[in-house]
Amino acid sequence: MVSSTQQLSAHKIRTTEIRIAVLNLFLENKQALSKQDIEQFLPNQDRITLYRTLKTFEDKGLIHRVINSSNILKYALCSDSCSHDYHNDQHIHFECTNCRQTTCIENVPLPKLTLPKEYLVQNLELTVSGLCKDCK
Amino acid sequence: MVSSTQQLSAHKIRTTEIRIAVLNLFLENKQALSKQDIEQFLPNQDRITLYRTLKTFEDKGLIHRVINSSNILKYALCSDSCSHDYHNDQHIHFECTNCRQTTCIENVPLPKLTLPKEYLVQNLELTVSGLCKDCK
DNA sequence: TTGTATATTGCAACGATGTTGCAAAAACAA
DNA sequence: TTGTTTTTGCAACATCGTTGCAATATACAA
Repeated sequence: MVSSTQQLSAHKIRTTEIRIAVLNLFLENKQALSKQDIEQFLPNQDRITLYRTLKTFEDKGLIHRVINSSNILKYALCSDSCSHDYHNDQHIHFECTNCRQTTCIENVPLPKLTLPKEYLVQNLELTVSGLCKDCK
Repeated sequence: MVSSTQQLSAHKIRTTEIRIAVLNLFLENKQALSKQDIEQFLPNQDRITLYRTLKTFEDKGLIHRVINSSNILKYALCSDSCSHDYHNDQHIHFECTNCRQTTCIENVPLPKLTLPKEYLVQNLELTVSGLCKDCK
């Protein structure tokens, strides 16, 4: 079990109060979190500091963006293999249309795709929506 | 060939100047367009009216959202089968990481996916990024 | 432990954007 | 053409992304 402090150090991020708190939120929730979600969990935090915290985490390969059709930006923890110079988040995201909870699905491989020759494929972003276990 | 005026009527949208202009933009470009893109093509248009135009088009099944990881909301023309009560935009989106142009790929079927039983899949959103013909 | 170099925070400030209300103008149907 | 309904353009407000800057906190070497 790696502590949030150790995880920050491993990504060369200075440990500060808010960074530990935000990282712990991600570790505890295992869900993609929007800025609003985080603000609810951590009231009285400066919104600009939170903005910069998430930006730092993203730059350093600690979290990645999760996009959805409602255009609310969420973030989720990266796999351990991500770093500041390489993101490696090849997995499906699932968003429940009812409760809006969004999770990373790690154990289903991304499908192989063959596009017409004129396209050079570099990355796939696959978001599946539907009902989660609790809402079905 | 269906005119933009006819297309608006078919979706029960009143034909006004800005609506015809915006719809023509989509018909001519065959690209997904952001609000900023449209404002460049149509300067001196009231931004609120444009906002409501896009909202109306989306509600009535004329355009659909195209999401990408940079979190810039774009819209693209729907297939003819979309209407105000049913969107049917099952296709891949391709975004060029260089020129940022985003297109709908109509002739490649969406892959079949099998998720763990606890998920009820309703919709797939697949965005492929890479290099387009011109940027390769 | 203490001092210092470096990074982070919190605040002000600004622009961009989403959204609603409302009166004037435009589109539609008879 | 006339009356009804919708749309537009503007004001207004909230929210959010972003940057600069001074005060504060962290990391590390001595």
